[in-house]
Amino acid sequence: MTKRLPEDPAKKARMLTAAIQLFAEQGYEPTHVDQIAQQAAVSKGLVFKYFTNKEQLYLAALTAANQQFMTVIDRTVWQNSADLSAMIINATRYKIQLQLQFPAEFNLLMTAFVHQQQLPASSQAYVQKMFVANHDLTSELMTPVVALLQFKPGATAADLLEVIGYITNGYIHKIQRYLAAHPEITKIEQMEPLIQDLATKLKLVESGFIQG
Amino acid sequence: MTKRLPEDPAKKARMLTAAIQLFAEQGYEPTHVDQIAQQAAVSKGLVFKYFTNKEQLYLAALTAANQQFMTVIDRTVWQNSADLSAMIINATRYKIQLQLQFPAEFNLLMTAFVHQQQLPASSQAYVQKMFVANHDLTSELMTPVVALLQFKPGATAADLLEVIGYITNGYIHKIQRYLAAHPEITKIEQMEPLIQDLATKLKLVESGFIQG
Amino acid sequence: MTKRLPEDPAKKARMLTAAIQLFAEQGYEPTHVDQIAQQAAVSKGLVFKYFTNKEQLYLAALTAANQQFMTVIDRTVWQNSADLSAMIINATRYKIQLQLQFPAEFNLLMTAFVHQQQLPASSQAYVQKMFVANHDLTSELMTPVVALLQFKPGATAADLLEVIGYITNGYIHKIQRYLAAHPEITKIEQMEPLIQDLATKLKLVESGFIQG
Amino acid sequence: MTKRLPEDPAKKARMLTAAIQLFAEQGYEPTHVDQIAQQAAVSKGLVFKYFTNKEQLYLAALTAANQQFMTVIDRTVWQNSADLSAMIINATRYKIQLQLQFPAEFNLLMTAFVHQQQLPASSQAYVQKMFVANHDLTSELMTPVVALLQFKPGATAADLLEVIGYITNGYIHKIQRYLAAHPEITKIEQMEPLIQDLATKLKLVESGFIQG
DNA sequence: AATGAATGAGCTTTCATTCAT
DNA sequence: CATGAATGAAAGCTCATTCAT
Repeated sequence: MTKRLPEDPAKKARMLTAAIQLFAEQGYEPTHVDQIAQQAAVSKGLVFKYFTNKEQLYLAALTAANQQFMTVIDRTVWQNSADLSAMIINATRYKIQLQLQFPAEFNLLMTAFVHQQQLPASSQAYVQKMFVANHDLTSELMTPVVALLQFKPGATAADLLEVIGYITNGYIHKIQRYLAAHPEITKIEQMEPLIQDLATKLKLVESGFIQG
Repeated sequence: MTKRLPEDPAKKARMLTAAIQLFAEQGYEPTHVDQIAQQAAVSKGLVFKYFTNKEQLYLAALTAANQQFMTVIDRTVWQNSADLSAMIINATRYKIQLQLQFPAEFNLLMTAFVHQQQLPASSQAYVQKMFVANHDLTSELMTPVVALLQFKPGATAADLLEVIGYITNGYIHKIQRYLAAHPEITKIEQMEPLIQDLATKLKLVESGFIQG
Repeated sequence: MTKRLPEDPAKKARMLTAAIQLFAEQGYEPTHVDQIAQQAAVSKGLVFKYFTNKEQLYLAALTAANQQFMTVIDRTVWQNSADLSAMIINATRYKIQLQLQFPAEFNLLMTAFVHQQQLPASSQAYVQKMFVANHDLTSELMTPVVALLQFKPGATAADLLEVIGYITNGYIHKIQRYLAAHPEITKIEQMEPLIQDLATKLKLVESGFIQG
Repeated sequence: MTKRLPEDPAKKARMLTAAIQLFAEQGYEPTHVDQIAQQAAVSKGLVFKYFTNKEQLYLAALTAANQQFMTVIDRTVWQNSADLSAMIINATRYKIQLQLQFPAEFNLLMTAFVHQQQLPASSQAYVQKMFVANHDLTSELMTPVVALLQFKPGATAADLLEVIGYITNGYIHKIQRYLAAHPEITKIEQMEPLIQDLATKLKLVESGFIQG
């Protein structure tokens, strides 16, 4: 009944899952196609049949991880927030959720940027494009909320977005390291203190740290 | 009187310089010991005699790059600053200077963090330690200046330092990308606009972006 | 009445045709069973079902090509010739005709001899036998005509046959190269100059090149 | 004392000898670089260091075999012959000598022509050129002797050269097969009957097989 | 009977490491 | 001490062959 398809989606998924995990854990070069095949419980040959070569497999893993987030992503998290702080907190909480849910995908995307230099130029462009698109999406989602703010003279929405970008980016890395060091954490609630800490800091960035 | 060292310091230095440059440019795996030996104008055998294996060589290059900055570093840049903004600007200007002066060392240290995962656990710890030490140094240098500030209730020096850390870190990456894209830039003056932009942003972080 | 054969003759024929063509064009190793199956519009599995393995397929292709000529061959071409020259010309013209009609089969047989060494000893013997049989047939066909000649003292029919064999063999290769280089040639008439040239040469061999 | 050279001529020679022998015996594809390395008593890696890749190794083997004959070749064999028959016999005797002395080189060159189709186009051109050069040399050597002959009307030197070419070529193959089947033959004298047979045939070609 | 997805042995090639000189 | 020729384990990839469907 289950006709064998030219590409078995279950197998392809297993390969991608294995690729995502191993590339994320070990990086591009130290990960061997053999390993991925073994972890996916398929033969080496099949990996090459489905993905042509190691580089394409890496790119496919990256795309799959990205797609994963793109399909899962809940824009309302950004859109239904009362103010900037609430939005960032929602977004961060959401990102942590994703990180808990899809840790390998998350890690792969986080490290992909630096592995670029090890890929052929053509693939680098592809990775680059993906990251730009992601960044654009985030900006697009945040823009309407920031637009409502009353900025001090000399301050602009763009400035604030850039600064917030640096902070959240740094914070996401912090959280990632934290989660890597505490594998027992499985629920978003356990991360609430960190989230609140970020909230406080962002609030202070909005209103200023310094008296007077 | 001085015991003749079995190691030729000039050759060792050349090896490290070559290693720093090539590891920085290409990453760990794609850099071959052959290349390093050739660029250092020594034999491959000598590289292994001095550094045991490729991994140790990488670690030595990292340490050397770090040392380079540690020796060169001018603490007065941090200490002789009137206020926080001035200090950060001075520090950033100084970092850009270093980046222009020692681009390979700078890039190596910037990418080292992500190459960690490709090293054996023992080496990872070493790299980790180096980064922590660096971070601690920066904090130590900044602490006295931040201590003078009058913080709003709920805000702490540690909070501000952390936030500033994220921002400067993000900004350093931005500058690095900028410099990589504009190799014609050789003087710190040409980077002044970016530095001023960072200053503005940090000022706004101190006092707040939002009206009221 | 006629037992239903488990083998579909049409499919088998397609496989053999494809095998003949591809083996002739590319040689044994560079030709993949995949290609043959695809060109024959059957599945790879069927190829193995019908021919056991690649080597047997090659042998079958060879046999089929040989059979092709054996069935088609018109003995009257040899038998109804007035004299030796006429016979050789008739035979050569006939061979060119076959070459134009069945180029793949022709090329396969021409190259088979040298591909022998790449086959297991048992198959080599088979190929060898086929070539000997072919040679014997040619001799057999020529013998009655040569028997009528009046040989000089010291000359024998066998000598002449052998010499003619070398010449026609060399000439067939020449023609094959010529046809490969001129794919626009499709009619025997276009080859007439070469045939006449061969005739002249054979005539000279019979009567001698040298004055006196 | 024996300084290790960047290319050890003894090793290189061993590799080439092994390559020549194995490529000659087995053909291009069925010969594995592993085998050649083993037979040459060097590591696989060294073969690639010296010859870049398998194809280059094949070409090097071919060139070496060709060179072997070119350096060894004794033109006087052709030049100091009283008449055509004597020349051909001398040349053939000489070729058999070479074949006995360098059987692998001889076989490699004999089979190279047909292995062409298995090589990349660029290498095909190289092989082609080598064969043309060889053919040209033979023609050049024979021309002066043939020029002295008195040809019958309708016969030309070129015709005779071509015919002789076919015959000697066919005969060389015959001899090669004979030697392959009789490995106990090591001296040229043992081949004398075949040589005399060829002489007889060529004489008959000159003067004609047929009475009147 | 027919398919073609799946397998894995085996190939070429690379490069960290060794060691004779 | 210094060299770089030599090594061979291990990588990516191919393709004849198998076998579940």
